[in-house]
Amino acid sequence: MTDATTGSADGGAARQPIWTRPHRGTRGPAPTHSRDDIVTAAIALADAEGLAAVSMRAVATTLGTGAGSLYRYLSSRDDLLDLMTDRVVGELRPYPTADGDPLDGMLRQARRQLALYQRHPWLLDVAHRPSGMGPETLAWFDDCLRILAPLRCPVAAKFEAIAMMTGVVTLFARTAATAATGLPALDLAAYPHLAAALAQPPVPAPRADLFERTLRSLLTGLLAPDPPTPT
Amino acid sequence: MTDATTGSADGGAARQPIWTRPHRGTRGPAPTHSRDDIVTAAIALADAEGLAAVSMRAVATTLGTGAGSLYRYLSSRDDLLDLMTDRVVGELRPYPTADGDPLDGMLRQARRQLALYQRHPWLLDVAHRPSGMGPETLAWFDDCLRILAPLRCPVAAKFEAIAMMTGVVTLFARTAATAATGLPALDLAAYPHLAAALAQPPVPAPRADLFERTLRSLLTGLLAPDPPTPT
DNA sequence: CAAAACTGCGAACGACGTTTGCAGTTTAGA
DNA sequence: TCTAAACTGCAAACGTCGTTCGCAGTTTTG
Repeated sequence: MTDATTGSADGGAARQPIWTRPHRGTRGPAPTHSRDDIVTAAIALADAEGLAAVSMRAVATTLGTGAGSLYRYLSSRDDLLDLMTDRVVGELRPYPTADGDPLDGMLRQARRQLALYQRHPWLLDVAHRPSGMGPETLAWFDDCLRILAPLRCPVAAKFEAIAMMTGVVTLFARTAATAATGLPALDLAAYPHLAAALAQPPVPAPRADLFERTLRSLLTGLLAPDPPTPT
Repeated sequence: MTDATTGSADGGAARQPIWTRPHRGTRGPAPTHSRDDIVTAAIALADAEGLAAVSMRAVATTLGTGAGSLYRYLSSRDDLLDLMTDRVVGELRPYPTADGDPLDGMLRQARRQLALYQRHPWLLDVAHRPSGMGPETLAWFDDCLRILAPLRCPVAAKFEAIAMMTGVVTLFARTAATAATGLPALDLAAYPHLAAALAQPPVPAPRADLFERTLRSLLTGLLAPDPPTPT
């Protein structure tokens, strides 16, 4: 048997990432489905019922086929997750040719990123896998670098700033998703400061501009034109 | 059959968190193992081979028993993960009675937290579940509030700051763990700014003090005594 | 001393990701 | 044109997982 996702001319080389693997060869009947079909169905499932509902069997059932058939198009579930991620990152397009303060531009990126995470909460469960970035993710990264281009600071600092910004966005997306998972039913006698803090206000409502302020202070600190390195 | 982890006098009430559930009743033979034994074995397994290696069967085998037997002590694998997490959070003790700048105190907490994440990398895979905080986690939280006590700012701001600090620590722990997962084998022609950035320095080595600077700017911004709210 | 409440244990259940074998279909090359 | 290679879908199976269940034995309760 052969596997369409392995790549025809690939003997024993290391597994290539899904992005560069060909869809199929030239022979044989026309496939009933496509990678894009499968990814679309999987995303719909994840949006509706969470990432745990995205099982090979469930996706296949949505498409009216069997679980094993999906392996004609993908080589693993991780591949599917990679494709799903990159697909929805594509929703961050179009990238407006913003001319203005780089910091404002980055905040715009962050806001759109946060909206994306709220539109597809399963991204939080998928983002932390050490997987190669797909073309859309690379394009987004590239756009961030374009925004930061006017800044005269080390490239390493820009990479760090983008990574940290994405991280902070996921933090906000996560705390927004699991808002107030509940304080414990333990007795608070052992935690005096916590008890005092909880007795004070009825609800610790987050301030509205926290997102912007956090990111602004973070990026300002990371993108200083000259690393301070004192002494 | 009965289940020791359900709680004897619990009829149909909602499932209590593991922390408040009794270990066992008074009748019957003395148990061969204990919750602590199981947690210790599971942590050792996770430290050595990662969280994926912590299966009920593997933990049970380590203890010389069968997978089903663990359910005499725990009601689910999630319970085990909760217990593991809280146990290692206990390694953050003792909390020194530091008298000094609250910001310095928080940075100290962050450093110890980062060290904990590097000692138990599987914490990164377990931390983002919406699960109740255990007693050790609550104690740590309480200590953060103690450190922040001298600050005269809204309690909500303190909660936010602690949460964000923890989040940033996980970000650094994660990027340190998956350091340089590799740039893609795609052609970079479609990403001009990325290509330009990569052509510039051979290696984008992170600056050493990034952790401290990031947290300092973040906490300073979040813990301002008066929210700036302009206009 | 019987009943209740516990113990360990092994088998089983259902779901999962993935592999495999097979029958049928399309193309490539002689 | 015809054979062989390369593909197609599909159902069954494999191994692993978390979890449940039933049973035999042990200890406490009243």
